[in-house]
Amino acid sequence: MKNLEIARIFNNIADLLEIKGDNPFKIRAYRRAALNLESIAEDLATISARGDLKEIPGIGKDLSQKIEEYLRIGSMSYYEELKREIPENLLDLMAIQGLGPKKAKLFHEALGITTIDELQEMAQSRQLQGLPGIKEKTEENILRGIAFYKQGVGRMTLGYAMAISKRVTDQLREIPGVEQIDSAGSLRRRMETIGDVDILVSSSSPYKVMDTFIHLPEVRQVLGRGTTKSSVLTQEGYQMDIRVVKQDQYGAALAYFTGSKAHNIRIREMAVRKGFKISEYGIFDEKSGDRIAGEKEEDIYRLLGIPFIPPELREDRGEIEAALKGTLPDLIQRKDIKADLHVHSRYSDGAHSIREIAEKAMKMGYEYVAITDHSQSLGIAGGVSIDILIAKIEETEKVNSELSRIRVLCGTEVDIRLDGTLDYPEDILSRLDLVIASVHSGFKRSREEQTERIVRAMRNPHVHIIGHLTGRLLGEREGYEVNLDEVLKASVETGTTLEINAYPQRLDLNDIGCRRAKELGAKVVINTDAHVLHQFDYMDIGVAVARRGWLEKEDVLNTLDVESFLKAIRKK
DNA sequence: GCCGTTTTCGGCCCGACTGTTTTCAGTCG
Repeated sequence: MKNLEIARIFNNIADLLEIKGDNPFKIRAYRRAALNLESIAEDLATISARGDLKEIPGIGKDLSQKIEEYLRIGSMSYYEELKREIPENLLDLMAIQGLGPKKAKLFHEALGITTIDELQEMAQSRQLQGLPGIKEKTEENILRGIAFYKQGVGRMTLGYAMAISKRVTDQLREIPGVEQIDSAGSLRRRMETIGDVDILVSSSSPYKVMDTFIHLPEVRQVLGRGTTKSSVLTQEGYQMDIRVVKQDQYGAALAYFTGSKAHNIRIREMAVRKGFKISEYGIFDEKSGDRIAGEKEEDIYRLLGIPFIPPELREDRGEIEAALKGTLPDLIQRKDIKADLHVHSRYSDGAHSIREIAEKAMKMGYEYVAITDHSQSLGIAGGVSIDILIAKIEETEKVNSELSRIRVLCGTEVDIRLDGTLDYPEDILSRLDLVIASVHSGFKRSREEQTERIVRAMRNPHVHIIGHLTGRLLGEREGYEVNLDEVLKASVETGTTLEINAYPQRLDLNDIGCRRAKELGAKVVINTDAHVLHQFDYMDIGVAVARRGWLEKEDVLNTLDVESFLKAIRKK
C-alpha cells in the first residue's frame, strides 16, 4: 500500500517547489492532492488498475501519471530531478517555526547550510546577521525555533486534548462577561491527535479573560500575551492558544478557527462565486462591502445555500459535494449508544468487580454492558483460565439476577494466536454471550500473514467482534500492516463486526477505516476497552472517530437494544 | 497543476503579525 508514501512525496514536491519559488497554485495543487491521498483507504494500485485515479479529487492528467510511474517503478522522475536541484535536507529546516522556504533557500545559497545543526551553529556564532533581511531579532527567533523543535514535544492524543480543554473552558466560562466559549481547531474537528489546543471566546471583558487564562494551574509558561490572543505552554509542554472576539463575530471566527484550512478555502471559493466574501470577521457583500452576517456559524452555510456541515467532517474529503447534493450523513451521536462492549474487570487486568462495572454502566445510561477479560495465555494481562472463566459466568448470572435495569453480558477478549486459532476451545467460547478476538502478539508478521490470521479468526463461528484491528498505540508504535479491504470483505461475508476502540492511544479502526467500512457495508461497534470506571467516558472519543468516519446510527451495532444486538451478531 | 450549470483558458481565500523595511516580504493559520 503506497498511498501514504505517494502523499508524502507530493508534499515534499510542494515544499521543494516553494523553495524554488514556483507557481503558488501549482504548489497548492500538490498539497491538495497529498491531502486527498492520505484520506483514501483503498490501495492506489487497485484504483490505478481500474483506471480510476483521475476520479480522485485533485488528481488530474499529470498527477495520475506520476502516481502510475511510482506504482510501476518505485520512484518518480520529477521528484528525483527536483531533489538533484535542491538538497532534500532543506525540507527539515522548514519545520522550524518562523522559517519558511525563502529563508531556507537564502541560508543554503549564501552559507551552504543544509541541516538544522549547521543552522544552529551559524546562528549561535552570529553569522546569519547581515544576510539580506536578516538582523538580530530574526537570528534570535531562529534559535528559539530550533530549541523548541529539538525539545520535540509530539502531538497530544485527542483524549488528552479534550480533557484539558474541558478543564480550561469550564474555568473561563465562570468569568463575568464571557458569552460563548468553544474549543476550535483540530480539537473541534476531533482529529485523533492534536498539535495545539485552540480556544475561542466571545466576551465584553477580554482583559479579564486573558488574565485568568495565563494564570490557570494548567499553565506552565506564557509564550505571548495580547489583548485578543495569548499563547501558553501547559504543564506537559503542549501549546494552548486563546482568542477573544466580539459577540457579533463569533460564528465567523469559530468557522475560521475550526478549519480545516482546505475546507475553509473551498467554502470561501464558493462564497466568492456567490458574490460574498468570508473572513474571520464575518460575511460581507463583495460589491458594497456591507457586513451581512457572522454571529452564528450556521449563517455561513445558510448563505451558501447548503446544510450545516458538522465540524468533524470539515476536511475537504467530499463533505462540500455531499452538502450540495443533500447527501450529508446524519451522524451518530453519543446518546445513540446503548452499551459498552469491551470492558475489563478484576478477573483480568481491570480494577473493578462485575457488580461495580454493572452499576457504572447503569449510571452511563446504558441498557447492557459486556465484560470481556483477557484469555488464558495472556499472562501479562492476567489472562483468565478456563476454570475461572466458568466462575465468572456464574457470577455474571448472579449480578444479572440482582440488577433489573442492566443486562451484563459475559464475554472475553480472546487472543488470536499466530496461526489465527483462538486461545480458548470452542465449547468454552460457545458458552459466552460475546467474543471479541484480538491480536496481542506477533506484530512483525507480514501484511499477508497478518490479514490471513485475522480473517481466519473471523471465520470462527463464535467470534463476534475483532478488537483494535491494527494494534497501533498513538505516539508509541505503528500498528501492524493489515489489508483493510480484505478484512472488511471478510467482515461482511462472515458477519463479524469490527471495533472502534476508543482508548485514546488506540482509536483503531480510525476515521478512514470507518468510512471504508461503511462503503463496503461492514458494521462496527464502539467500545472503550475500559480498565477503570472513569474510562467509560472514552465513549465520547470513540463516537468522535465514528463521526469523522461519516458513520450513522445504523452503522453501529451497539446503538441497538440488547435483544436486537444479540440477534445482529449471531452467525449463521 | 486542477478545474468548469458563468469558463477547456484563466482563474485559483483571507487576513494578521513580525521584522525589516521607506512601501513590503515572509510566514503562519
